[in-house]
Amino acid sequence: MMSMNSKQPHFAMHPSLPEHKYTTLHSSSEAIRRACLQTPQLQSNIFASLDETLLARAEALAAVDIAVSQGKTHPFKPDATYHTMSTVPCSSTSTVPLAHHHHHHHHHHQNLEPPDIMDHISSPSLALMSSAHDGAGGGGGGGGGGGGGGLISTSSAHPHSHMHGLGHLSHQAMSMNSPLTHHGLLPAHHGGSQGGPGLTNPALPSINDSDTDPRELEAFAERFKQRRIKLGVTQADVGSALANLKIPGVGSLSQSTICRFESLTLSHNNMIALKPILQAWLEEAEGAQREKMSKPDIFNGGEKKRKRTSIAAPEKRSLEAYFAVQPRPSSEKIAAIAEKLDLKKNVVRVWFCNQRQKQKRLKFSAAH
DNA sequence: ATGCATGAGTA
DNA sequence: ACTCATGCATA
Repeated sequence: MMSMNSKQPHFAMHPSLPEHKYTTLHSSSEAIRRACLQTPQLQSNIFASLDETLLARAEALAAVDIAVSQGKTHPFKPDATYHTMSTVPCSSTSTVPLAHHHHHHHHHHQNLEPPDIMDHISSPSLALMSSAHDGAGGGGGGGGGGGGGGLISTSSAHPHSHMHGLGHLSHQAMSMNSPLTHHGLLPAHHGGSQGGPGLTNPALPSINDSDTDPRELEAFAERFKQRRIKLGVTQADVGSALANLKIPGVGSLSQSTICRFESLTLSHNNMIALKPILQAWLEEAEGAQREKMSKPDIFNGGEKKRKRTSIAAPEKRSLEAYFAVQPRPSSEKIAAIAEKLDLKKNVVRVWFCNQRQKQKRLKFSAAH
């Protein structure tokens, strides 16, 4: 029994741009795209080492590409972006923001390049390696241990606004920080650097090397999935069941997040933060394998659902090309790209943000 | 299982 | 305006 849940809406407004280029379909292009993503470094390296000559060539290709795409899907652009919302503008449920972290002193400055980068595009050569994770990759043994820990933030879950589960346990740290530990939300103990051993907190599973070890996380994720399935629970069920654990600061999570945890498609820090929670749930569920409830959180007033914007394949290819050249385009650049592709600026901006997130995590996993 | 999106906290 | 954690809507 899989459950789908419909929850709250979001909204978004559009400037009054009647035209857009999102088509609601994209098919094979996604696979291609994904393939590209899987070889991030490779790609970037390739592009990085390109010279102008090559870039010029890429430009031409991209231009053609774009032209073609526009010709095709151009009659008029359907706008798929209506995030319709209704009455409730969705207020963030104030889940108490956990104390966040701080630092992260690395900020790169975007390079600015003068005026025209948008014209050169290179077509991503994809087709290198394909599938990467489609199931969960295998891992190895390992084991983990730890009990439940407390997280942060309070969440009020409720039918109406969105309730997030945990206060975001994020701190934008680099991949080196211990997750929750820093802020003081969790028992913080960081003895210096994170490889440091030393302090185990009696209250929760110590967050030590073993917990932050990618290997360990991978092993746990796999074990978790197996146990979960054995219990006959769906990812969505797990997510909602987390709220029943009543762990301070821990509310429910979505099917997406559970899925991502199992497939290791979360950032390293996020994996570390979620592990204790999921482990606590697992133990609890196994202990009381008799009663479980799925909570029905299905209520829907007349709120409309938001529509997911779908960027057409040609546009995606162009975006990827721009990304290869400049992952962090300036606002102006984004605006220019958006105009060229007939996409809303926000759509383009978000696309770049998401792309960076993906690349980052892929890079990390590739390194470990 | 994933793409596009929101939002909190930061810089 | 970005990063990070997350989610809705979808394939």
